[in-house]
Formats: sequence, structure tokens, C-alpha cells
Amino acid sequence: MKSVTLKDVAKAAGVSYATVSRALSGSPQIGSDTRERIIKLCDEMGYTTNYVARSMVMKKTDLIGLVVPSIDNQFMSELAYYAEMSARAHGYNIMLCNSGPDLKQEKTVVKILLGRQVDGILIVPQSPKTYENIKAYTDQVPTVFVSENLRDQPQSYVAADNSRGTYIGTKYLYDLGHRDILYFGRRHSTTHQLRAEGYMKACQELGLKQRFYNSEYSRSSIAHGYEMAKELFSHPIDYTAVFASTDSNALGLLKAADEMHISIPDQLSLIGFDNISATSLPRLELTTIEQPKRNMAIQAVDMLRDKIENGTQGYVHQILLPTLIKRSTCRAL
Amino acid sequence: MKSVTLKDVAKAAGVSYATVSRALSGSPQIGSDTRERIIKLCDEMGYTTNYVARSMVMKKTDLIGLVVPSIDNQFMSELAYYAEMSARAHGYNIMLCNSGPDLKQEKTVVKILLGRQVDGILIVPQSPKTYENIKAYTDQVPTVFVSENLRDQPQSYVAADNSRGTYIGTKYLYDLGHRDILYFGRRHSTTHQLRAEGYMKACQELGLKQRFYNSEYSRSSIAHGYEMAKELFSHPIDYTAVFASTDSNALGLLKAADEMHISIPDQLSLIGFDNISATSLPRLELTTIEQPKRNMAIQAVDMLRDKIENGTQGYVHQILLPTLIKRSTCRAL
DNA sequence: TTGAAAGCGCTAACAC
DNA sequence: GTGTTAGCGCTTTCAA
Repeated sequence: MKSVTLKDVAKAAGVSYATVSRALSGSPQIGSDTRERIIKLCDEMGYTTNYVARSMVMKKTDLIGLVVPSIDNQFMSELAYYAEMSARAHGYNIMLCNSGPDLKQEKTVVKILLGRQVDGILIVPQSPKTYENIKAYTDQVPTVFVSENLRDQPQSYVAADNSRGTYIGTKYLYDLGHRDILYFGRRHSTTHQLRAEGYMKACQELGLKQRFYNSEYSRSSIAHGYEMAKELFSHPIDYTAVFASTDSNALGLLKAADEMHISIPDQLSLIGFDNISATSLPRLELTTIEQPKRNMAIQAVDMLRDKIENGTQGYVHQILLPTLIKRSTCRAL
Repeated sequence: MKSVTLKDVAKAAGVSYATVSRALSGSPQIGSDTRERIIKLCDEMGYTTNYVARSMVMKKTDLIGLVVPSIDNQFMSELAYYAEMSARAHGYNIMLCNSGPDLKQEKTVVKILLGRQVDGILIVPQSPKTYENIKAYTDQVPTVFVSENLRDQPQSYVAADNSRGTYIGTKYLYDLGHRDILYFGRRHSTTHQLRAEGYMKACQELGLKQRFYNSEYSRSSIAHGYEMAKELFSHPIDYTAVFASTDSNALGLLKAADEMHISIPDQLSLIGFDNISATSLPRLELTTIEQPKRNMAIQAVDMLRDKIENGTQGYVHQILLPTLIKRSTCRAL
């Protein structure tokens, strides 16, 4: 199990270990004959660079900490996938941490990552409070947020243009002939405030009445959307379309509608937000607004690399355009 | 950005830096007054242990490499979630790598992980060939596989009892009154051979005729299940239930059935395998066999820790029991 | 072109 | 109880 080190190779090659290091790092100041001989020897002996030791002297670990509330979530696992692929393509590896349900754990994992000497941190914040909560630590290391939840903070982030997304969706419903559109769901985080704003803006421009439905403690989950919708449908339905603030909420509403024999899209059109993978499933086919996850991940990694490698100061807010995914839950009036 | 080291604290405290190290590590050979004073000082100065340096001397990184074909997959992201939580609870952190679509990349990431000096590797293999492919590397570091795809290899793994799963499901259909049950889907990996075997065993015991349907190149995806099912349904339906080898295939079949106005479960009962999250969605509600993902992850981490911390040699095959999740796609005859 | 040696931040064995 | 020091495996000046 004892792994072979530079010294071992050096001894076998009859050179100093500095020479071996040079051969491997592609330094120009070494004879090409020596280099080849050494590289061949390294291969034979099964030598692999010890990154811990290298990190020690280089003061760079080529490690990126990825913090997500829960990797077991379609949006985040997709983001993580692209982030890891992109990071690795540039020589970085990913240290993954779930920031769990409570804010306390979020701070804990960031601390751990700092102790691990990661070169940078990519974080999907749990809540708008996250920024303040971990500021003391993120000041010490290049950090990029993925989400718009910290709109007014001096911190880099990449996010989808949430406001634009609901605007596009509302406009789409309008073009389909809908004039009574209900906005369904949470408005408690920055992200969701922006979504609501896009809807309001569209209503204003198009001369529609703004109508909201949400409970005080609304969360984004199918179960919660279902409960909210049951409550909603106990009142008369005097609107022809619903814009749900998240796909999960939309799916919950769909379930409630099914149970109460409200046909979607015949009686009611429905549009969601996020384009989580469930929306494309048979029997669901939810029309929705897509967050460009792949792009978000790649851009976030690029921004982080820029900070790490070029020491770029300041912050940038990278806003990506969401797109409308037409499926089967909206109909023309 | 320069972080504070032991030396800095030592200087500030007016002691040697070994003393600071002792205070922090909870060594008994130190005065409790000195300890408290130092700990307080560390806190004030914002000292955090440099894990890279520590790993260097301890020859232990407290790092576990997690290799999955694609974290952007419900089964794996759920596994990853529990693995990370459990690992961290025991002082380990997770280095995440996607082994991507090709076998070549799988070997690459394992090599990287080795260079990173991870204490152990947790791997969901891409294919039955994985074992042979990376053997040279996994011999050098404690490794636990998650999957049954290497049944006869001298290597530790944790997996669900796939054979038992299909047995249970077939028995369930039998008890519901079904006598003509078709097995639908792939049989090309060890995992899927075992699933098919469980079905065959149940058929034998219960006196049912074994009936298979699968295409040569069947893969587990909704799209593929859909194509296969369209083909299947172009022939007369002389069976009353279908056991799909994976939930994805089952969902594809569901879609095809909808299109061809074959009612499930009225005309045809359907059961899947895996209990991926999509199965519990409204309108889908697929009856299925659950792989105990949480348990699998936790057991895998425990096995790995045992190897790492106690140097346990040999290998163990940990087989967990799957369970039947009754939902809405099976009916009694 | 190559070797010698310092030093990254830490732990632990050995002194006192 | 506390200080001194070697050394983990590597990169990189500085000499030769």
C-alpha cells in the first residue's frame, strides 16, 4: 500500500529528485533524453503525484467546494453534474457538501471547506440570509453564488432572469387568449419576489388584473402545492389560467385539480417554473419556464476560475435568459 | 487573504507552536489554563487548521472519493446525499466525480482520486467491466462498490437483493390474481440478470409460464421503454400484468399504453423497480420495488470506514432487502 | 543541465 | 507542562 514517491524514482534513476520533479512538470531546463528516461521509469514504477504535498508548496489545491442545500434535488444535482464536469476539464476537483436543512450547517460546511484550503467556493444559498451568515468566511476565499437571492449584495452570482421568466410565461398565456391569470405560490425570497414582479409587469403592460394566491408559509413542494390548491379550488374558479411559481407547486396543483375533476388544460391552463425533470414525464407534460442549468453551472465555474486564477476583484452579476418550454398544460382560448 | 497559522497564534500567545497544536488537539499533557487561553486566542485570531498540512503528516486525508456515472440521476444523487451526510458525521468529506459516459473516464477519475490521497473510494460502477478496468487502482486503496454488478469478484459491495425484489413483485401480482405476467426489459448486466432470475424463480414456484420481452440493445430510459412498448403493443396482449425491469422502462411503457388507449391498471397491471422519485408523482403513482438507498449509502460508508480505520481486510457482500411499494398501477383480477 | 537545500503548516517523538 | 526538532512529499530558488 506504500505509494512510490519522487525520491524512489530518483533513486532508481540515479538522479536527484528535483530532476524527476522537473521532468514531470515539463520544465524546459532538462535534457530531453533524461526526461524521457524518467517519465518512462515513473510509468513503470506506478508513480502518481501526491497532490497533498504539491498543494502544500503551491499553496493551491485545485479544489472547488460545492455547497448545495441538498444534492438530492433535481435542480442541484443537474447543476452539480455540469459544474463537476466543467471544473474537472479545467483541472479542478469538487468537494461536495450538503448544507442541510438548517442555516447552522451551512456555516459549518463553509468553515470545513476553508480548512480544506479550497481555491474557491460555489454555493447555492439556502436563503437570502445566507450571505450575511457566511460573509466572514467567504471574504477569505473566491466565492460565486448560484441564485439571485442576494440581489443587492456586493457578491458575484449567476442566476436566471426570474422576472423575465414569468414575464415571458404571462405573455404566452395572454397570446393564447387568457385574460384572467392567477399567480400561485410563494413570494418570500428574492428569487420569488422577482418572479412575482415579472408577472406584475406583464399584467401592467397587457392591461390584466393582478391576482395572487399564496399562503403565508408556502414552500416549494408538491405536497404543499397540493394543499394550497385544494384550498384554492374550494372557492369559485374565476380565472382561466394559473402561473405557478415553481414546478413543484404546479404539480401539486395538478394533483388537486385531478381529484376535483378540474380538467387541465380544458378548464384551466397551467404553467410552472424551473423545468425540473418531472415536468417532461408522460401524463404530466407541464408547460414551464426553463432555468438554463447547464449554462449556469458552466458560467459559475468560469467566474470562479477567473477569480482564482487571475485574482479578479469586485463582483459580477451574471443573469441568464430563461426560456419557455411549451408542453401540454396550456390551451388557446 | 493570508490565513493565520499555528505559528502566528504561538507568537501571539508567547508559547511554542507545538503547545498550540496540543491545546487544539485536546492533548492531556497541557495545563488547562494555558489551553483555555490559547483556544480563546485561536478563536479571536480566526485560526482554522490547515487540513492539507495535517494530512501531510498524518498520512490521512479524511477524504472519501465518490464516483458515480452521473450525479444527475435520481438514484445516484439520493445515494450521494446520504453518503455525504453520513461521511461528514464521521469526519470525512466527499470528493465527487462523475465517471461520465465512457469507461475511460471512469479510470481517469479513480486515478485522480488516488493522486488526491483519498482514504477510500465509494463507487457506483458503470458496467460489469468496471471492476476489471480499475482493479489495478482499487487494490491500492480501500474501496466499496455500490451495486451488485460484480457478484463473483473478490470485492466489497453493498446492493439491494435484486432477485428477491422481482420475486416479491411477481408474488404480489400472483396474489392479486394474475397468472400471465410478462417480464419487460433488459437482462444484460448482473443486476438485471438477477432481477430476471427472481421473476423466473417465482414463476417456477407458482406454476406460471415465463414470458420475456426485451430488445437486444435495451437500456433503462423512459424513451427506450416507450419505443419497446410500442413495439410490444403491436402484438396481441395476452397477459394481464407487466413487470418492468426498471421504473424508467415502466414509465415509458405507461406512455405508450396511454397513447394506444390501453388502460393501466384496468386492462393491464404494471409494476416497476427502483422507486425513483418520479414514480410517486401525481398521475403516475407507479407500483414498484424500492431500493433502500439511504441504507445502502450508510452501510457503504460504514464498510468503507471499517476498512480505513481498522484496516479490515477481505471483502463483504452486503445485500439489503428491497420492499414493495404499492401504488396505483396494479389491480386485483 | 543538474544537484543541494529551504520551506509550505502541521504532528509527534524526544528532551528538559 | 512545555519547547525543540525532524520530517511528511513536493516545488523552486540558488549554486555549480
